[in-house]
Amino acid sequence: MVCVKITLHFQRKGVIETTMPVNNNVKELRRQLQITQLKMAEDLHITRQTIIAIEKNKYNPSLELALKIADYFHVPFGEVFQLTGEDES
Amino acid sequence: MVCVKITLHFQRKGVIETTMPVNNNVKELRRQLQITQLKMAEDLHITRQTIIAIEKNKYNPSLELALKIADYFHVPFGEVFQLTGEDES
DNA sequence: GCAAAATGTAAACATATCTTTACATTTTGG
DNA sequence: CCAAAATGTAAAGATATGTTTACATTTTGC
Repeated sequence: MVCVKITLHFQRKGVIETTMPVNNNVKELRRQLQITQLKMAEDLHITRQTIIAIEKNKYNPSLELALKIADYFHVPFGEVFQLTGEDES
Repeated sequence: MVCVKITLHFQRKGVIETTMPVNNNVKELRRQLQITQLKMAEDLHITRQTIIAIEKNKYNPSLELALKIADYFHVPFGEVFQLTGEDES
């Protein structure tokens, strides 16, 4: 037996800027390394849209992607991602 | 105008054990502190199901929850979550 | 100042994360 | 041993994350 769900979704609106509980320094770190969004996306095997969304705080990366990003920049995790209201200790 | 999507979803089967690219030490750290799943869930304002799913590697926590969990245990992020094939340096 | 490169917007689609509810099984302590 | 506590399974619903495609706008370099 195959089980199926049917859902109605209201679409994410590009305009909405939600205040994220997670800060990230992806844009700054990427610029320090003089890397374009396109190159970074290709290196990480994701799309440029995902980089944009993260840099513009449309949404947070998954845990897996976040770990790969910190690795990519060769910095400790806390230097890239922090809960808002926290220092990177 | 309201935009709506209709999707068919194949449901996640509880049985399936996907090999996650992310390791976590939530169960070990929780046990070291002698904390039950229920107390931890309440403290973090999530459900016990979510704790179970993470401990049993059904799925990874979101980045936000992962950061909160590391905070909760008072340990560096890398001591709780690592990419598979990586040490916690 | 112009073309190319880089960055941004939009929207639909696909999948992953998290909740809720309801039981079932295992572990713990008296 | 037995009840209570802790842990586990299951499944459907809701929302967040990530991809794809197609353009629009801004920045860079010559």
